[in-house]
Amino acid sequence: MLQVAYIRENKDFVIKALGKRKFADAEQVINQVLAIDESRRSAQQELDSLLAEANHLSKQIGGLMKQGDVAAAESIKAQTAEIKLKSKSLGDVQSSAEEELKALLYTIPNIPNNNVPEGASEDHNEVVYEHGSTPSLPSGALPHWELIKKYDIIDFEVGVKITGAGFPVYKGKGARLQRALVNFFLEEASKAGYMEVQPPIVINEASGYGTGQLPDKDGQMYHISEENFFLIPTAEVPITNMYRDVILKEQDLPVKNVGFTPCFRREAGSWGAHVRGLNRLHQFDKVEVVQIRRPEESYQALEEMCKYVQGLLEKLGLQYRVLNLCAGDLGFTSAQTFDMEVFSAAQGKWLEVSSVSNFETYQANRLKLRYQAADKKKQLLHTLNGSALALPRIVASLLENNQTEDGIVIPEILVPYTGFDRIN
RNA sequence: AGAGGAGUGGCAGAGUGGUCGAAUGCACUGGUCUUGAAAACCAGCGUACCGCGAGGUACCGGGGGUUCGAAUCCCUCCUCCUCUGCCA
Repeated sequence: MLQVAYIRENKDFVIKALGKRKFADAEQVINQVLAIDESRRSAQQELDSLLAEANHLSKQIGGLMKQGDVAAAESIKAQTAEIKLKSKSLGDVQSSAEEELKALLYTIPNIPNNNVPEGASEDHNEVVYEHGSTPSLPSGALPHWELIKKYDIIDFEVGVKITGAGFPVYKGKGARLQRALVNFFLEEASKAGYMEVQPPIVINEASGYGTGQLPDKDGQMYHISEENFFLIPTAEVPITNMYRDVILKEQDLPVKNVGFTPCFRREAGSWGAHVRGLNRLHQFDKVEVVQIRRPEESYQALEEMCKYVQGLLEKLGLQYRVLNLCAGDLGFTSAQTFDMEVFSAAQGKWLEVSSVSNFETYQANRLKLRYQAADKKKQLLHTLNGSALALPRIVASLLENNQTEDGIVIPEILVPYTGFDRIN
């Protein structure tokens, strides 16, 4: 979340920046934040001096008791009653103001970076790079949801039986292709200097707040009510939360982690006629890269991560484009995001396969993730992450783009991982 | 899951109601000494909030309570250790 001190000092800028991302009532909310902050601070000042007085009197009582002057001690004790009463109610005022402030700050999204294009919706995202050309498909080319039936490699119906819609079963070469891709992505990430981690895929509430899924996306995560746990929507959550309440040392930086996890999303309300096959699932696999950087180098890291993801797509021989998301389409916690979209030839549409974001200090502030600079000052770090990559849509586009009359050709780079070069 | 024990600063570890934000040791930082290093010695060394500042407040696993006053007493939750049970 945004820092109150920052809002206080840059009020007009913050309002303008939130307006850019079409955050409703930015001015009113910010004014409310500042008003609550003001009352919180004055309550604290009053409370602090009251407590100082009470502490002082208590020490006097202690001294008198030691000397055995009970009468004098009792008379001072009488004075403390009123102070106690006052400080109790003032403490309530202060802590409720603090809670109110926090609750309000939780509803305010991050400020978009300067280079984020204006725009209200995904229609205004800027295509900043395109690579590759559309493959020429054989006549009678099929979309992936037909191909998976034809080759019997992914079964949606049996998934429906086991769980419900959006939980497919990968079978035979379908399962092996997926595993191969995961291994390929993890190997590549290791080579690029990311340390592999295997985090829990179930998280507690504090972790949900730490990276900003809560309270913003409450209804989007599967909830385990018994324990008040959530299934992760992305490995970003457990991996980034490893660094909650951590003060890193200069030599620990930069942090570069990679993790493979299944991801779970309820996708409440986002199902439509255009969503078919692997395009949108409740459970899918994803390899995620996370970086923690010094503020001054985070945008360089963002670029590096984008290049890394692009490299993966190129190695797989996929046609893709890079979008600089406009302010209105930016995720709640992000300061800037680049989406990578792969062209799915048989569907004739672009599929988002990666989203690479810089959260600046937005998550770090919630996480209390800081580092100690050379000058001894503690400073919030910048967190970044990106999909590298999300599996189902990669599978979908590989199936569609590489279909031939003799089956689906596996990209050469994957063959050592799959152990076969064709699905037929 | 049941029984017992324990959670204190980067680490180790003292502290069971009063000047304790917390002894001591190690680690770390600066200095003296030294050709240099080590050793020794001296000094410093938690976090957050409020305040222009002086300074104040809070924090001894989390939350709540008793008390004029809580690291210390009570309740509750969490975590770890030991034993028993169960289980991939």
